[in-house]
Amino acid sequence: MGITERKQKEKQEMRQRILDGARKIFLQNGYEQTSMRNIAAEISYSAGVIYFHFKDKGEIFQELHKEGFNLLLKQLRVLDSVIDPFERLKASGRAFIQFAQENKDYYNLMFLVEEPLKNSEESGFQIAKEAIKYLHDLVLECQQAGRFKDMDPEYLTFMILSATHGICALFCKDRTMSFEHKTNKELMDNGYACFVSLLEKG
Amino acid sequence: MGITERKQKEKQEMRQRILDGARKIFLQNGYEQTSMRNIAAEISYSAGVIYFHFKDKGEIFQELHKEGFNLLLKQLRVLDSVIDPFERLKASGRAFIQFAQENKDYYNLMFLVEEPLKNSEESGFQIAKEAIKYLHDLVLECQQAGRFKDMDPEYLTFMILSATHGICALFCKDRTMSFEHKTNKELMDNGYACFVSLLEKG
DNA sequence: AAATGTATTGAACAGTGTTCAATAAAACAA
DNA sequence: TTGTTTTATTGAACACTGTTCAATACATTT
Repeated sequence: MGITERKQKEKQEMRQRILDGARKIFLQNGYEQTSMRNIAAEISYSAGVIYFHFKDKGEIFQELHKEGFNLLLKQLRVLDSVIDPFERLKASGRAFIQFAQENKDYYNLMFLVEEPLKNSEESGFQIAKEAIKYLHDLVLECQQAGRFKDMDPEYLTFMILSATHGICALFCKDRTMSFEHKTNKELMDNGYACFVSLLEKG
Repeated sequence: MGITERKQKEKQEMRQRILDGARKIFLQNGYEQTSMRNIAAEISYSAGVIYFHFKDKGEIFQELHKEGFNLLLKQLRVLDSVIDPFERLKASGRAFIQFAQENKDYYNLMFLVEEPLKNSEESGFQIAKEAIKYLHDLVLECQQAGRFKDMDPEYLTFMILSATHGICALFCKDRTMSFEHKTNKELMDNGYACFVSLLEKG
């Protein structure tokens, strides 16, 4: 079965080619401003063929959504070497914010676009749950180490994510100009440091 | 000049009529899913006439954006009667979150849509700055009352807004389902309470 | 060489924001 | 009352969007 095998590989390659084109345009112009014809032109195919390989624009979105989470999780896993859970928690937040700074459009795709979550309970949703679990486990470890006593770990996890996400969301949707600051990076980093100093007292 | 006066009033009324139709559809279907033809149909006019009264879709957006901030500021001003600044700060956050819960689509317009901020330095941007100033002054008052010693008020303001906004942003973009909770309201309220308990230690 | 299945195209559909000539309506001038 | 100018409104058109689908080209199997 050498031929059907190659066929499958070619099909997979075409899927990847579309995804590569889509990623480029998506991350250049944002989700809404990217058209199927743009993607098709980028890879020098007709627009119609995309629908042979993907159900619709939403499925391409989901794929890149997943990609983004894998990239984020990869960057977070580097911190596994940090032994103290609270130190790892603090560093994870910094890494999270850095991810948003360096991958603004991935971040938009992952956390700020409406689209995807109608057909939830799916794989593209599963990876997000995995990322939350990462944070949740970290919080539990901190509590086992004596931190955050008498706090509900579920709500605490949600709150920590919210605070960090809030910083990134204001940045990604250009809502930082009401603050007097030199650079966005400075505002975000110092804002997060401010949050960390609160955490340290808890 | 009775006639030109009435004319002006009629023009203003037409502007308002368009705005009312736009608000209804915007807050029903969201910004991107609302078309000029939808708005026109809602008020039983042709689509073209909107462009006689508004530059483009973005200007309508800006108007509703401003409306949203006025509504928010009105709800916040109720808390002026709370004397203790820290209590007022905590209540402001609760009011902010409640506003997001009850006006999800206004909130989206105000904090989560790309559109408007290209032509910044304008009135639609000014009102946002006013809201930030409200929070900033509150933070300064807290510091004068002995709270948040040795913290930069600028970054602290940004952080508090971020944390609160993060809660609302996750809610408004339907990113709460990774958490095990009964209702969104419960998750948000308890998440915010969690943040407040941190603030109290600072 | 013929038949089958798979991949690709390009036209078409119904929708979008926006523009603009034509027109209707109202206000002003004679 | 006429005619003229301003102002408001329409509806057609343009270039775009996501998506579907008959026609077609290609590769593989018979």
